[in-house]
Amino acid sequence: MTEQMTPREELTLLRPAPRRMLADEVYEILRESLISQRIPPGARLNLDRLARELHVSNTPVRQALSRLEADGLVQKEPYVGFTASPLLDSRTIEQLYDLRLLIEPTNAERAASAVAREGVDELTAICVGADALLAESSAEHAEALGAADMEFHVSIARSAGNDVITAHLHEVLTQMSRYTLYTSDDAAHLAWAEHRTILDAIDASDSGAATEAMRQHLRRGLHRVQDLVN
Amino acid sequence: MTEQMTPREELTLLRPAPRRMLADEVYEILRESLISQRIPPGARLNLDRLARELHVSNTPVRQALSRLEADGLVQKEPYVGFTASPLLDSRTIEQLYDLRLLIEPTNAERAASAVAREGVDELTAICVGADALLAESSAEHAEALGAADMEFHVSIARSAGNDVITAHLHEVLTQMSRYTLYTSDDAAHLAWAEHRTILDAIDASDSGAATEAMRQHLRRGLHRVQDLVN
DNA sequence: GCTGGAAACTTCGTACACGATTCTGCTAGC
DNA sequence: GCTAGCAGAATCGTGTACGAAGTTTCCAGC
Repeated sequence: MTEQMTPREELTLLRPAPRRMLADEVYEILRESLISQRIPPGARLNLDRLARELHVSNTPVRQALSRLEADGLVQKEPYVGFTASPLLDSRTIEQLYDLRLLIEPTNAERAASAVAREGVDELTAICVGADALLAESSAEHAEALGAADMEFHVSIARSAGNDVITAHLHEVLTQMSRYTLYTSDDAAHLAWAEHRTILDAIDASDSGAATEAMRQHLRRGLHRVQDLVN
Repeated sequence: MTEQMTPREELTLLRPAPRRMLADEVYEILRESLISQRIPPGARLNLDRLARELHVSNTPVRQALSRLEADGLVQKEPYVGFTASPLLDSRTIEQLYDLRLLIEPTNAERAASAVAREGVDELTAICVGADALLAESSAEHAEALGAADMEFHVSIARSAGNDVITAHLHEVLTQMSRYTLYTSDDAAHLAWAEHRTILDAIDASDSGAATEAMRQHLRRGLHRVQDLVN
């Protein structure tokens, strides 16, 4: 094998399978539009219009919408079309937090027990980044803060070492992602203070404290969201 | 509003949205073929050939395969194609059971605490049906027993009253569905005896016993699957 | 004001063109 | 003679365009 290779081959080696299709691009665009509510909940999604606006055919749009349906961000009715999922009702929000309370305290406990240094570094980086955004304006960076929140919790799940749980938590957080709750300045600062508490407990390898900190964070988060909804 | 309505409207009321599309049919067929391993793990799924065999065009097949990818039953590589997901490795199986241990004991506890009669009736019906199959031949009805197993656990989740958790458990069980483990006669009888223990505890509203019975059932189930894999 | 039905619109399915990938077979070099 | 490398062809997935099927809307008629 020669050491010299074409640029194409180099790229192939560097990125094992990130060959993006058109549908992937459409998916990303629509996903962001839905989470940011630039496409409002309940809005009907016309296939042809989306295709025209994005300068593609309807097949990639259909594929993207199917994936978004699996994510729970859009709903489909056969022969009628897709609509942006309505905002979650208070009952569903409770149920989502209920599930999170079953798995995330254990994630925190295991992350605290784990020896991996890199996990703590990643969490620290996320918190530092969020603090920088908070120092400016939580309202302006609501979207970025929401993404950072998701990363924080997913990162803990990764540190806990169970990929299946990580994937399912990712799904749950995706469904909740429109409730960034960082529209309120108070809520944003409170939430990230609680994140810091969790991080400190994990850093100190205090699994008991990590568990309890996560449990409290989730309970308080539920109350914050409920205050917003009602 | 008149009491008289057309047959069409009656049907619409009876079935809220079961307007089946071609893609749904294809999905069902492929899903069953994959779970039963009539399509073996790792097999490449040719789009055109499937379309020809099922007498449809490739669009419905593509849609069905996309949904199956979300279920984890097939994997896709862009510009290459779909392949039936390989059999789960021992580590992933452990992780799946790990997640089940986080949520299912609580499901059993809540189902036992719930007052709903119908939940217990449904569970009883499932167990009676399974016993009938077991009395004949567990090997011959391996597929039906696997489906009944899934229904049993999902039914408990429903009784526990959290739809979000029920949906996620359904996903987890789908991924495990190729490990029906009812190929072994012993394992089948053991598993359904444990199911009966759980049912009895729920029927007696003994939430502590239900929790513990579920926990033991899952631990033993993991060992049975591991014995099969190794 | 209500019912019935037709037109308009949208989605669903088919057929085909394009492009990427993979396989085959040939050639060059050892 | 054998292997590595490369070019061409066949294969298969992706995207486009169009026709078929179903739903919604609107208007005429009662």
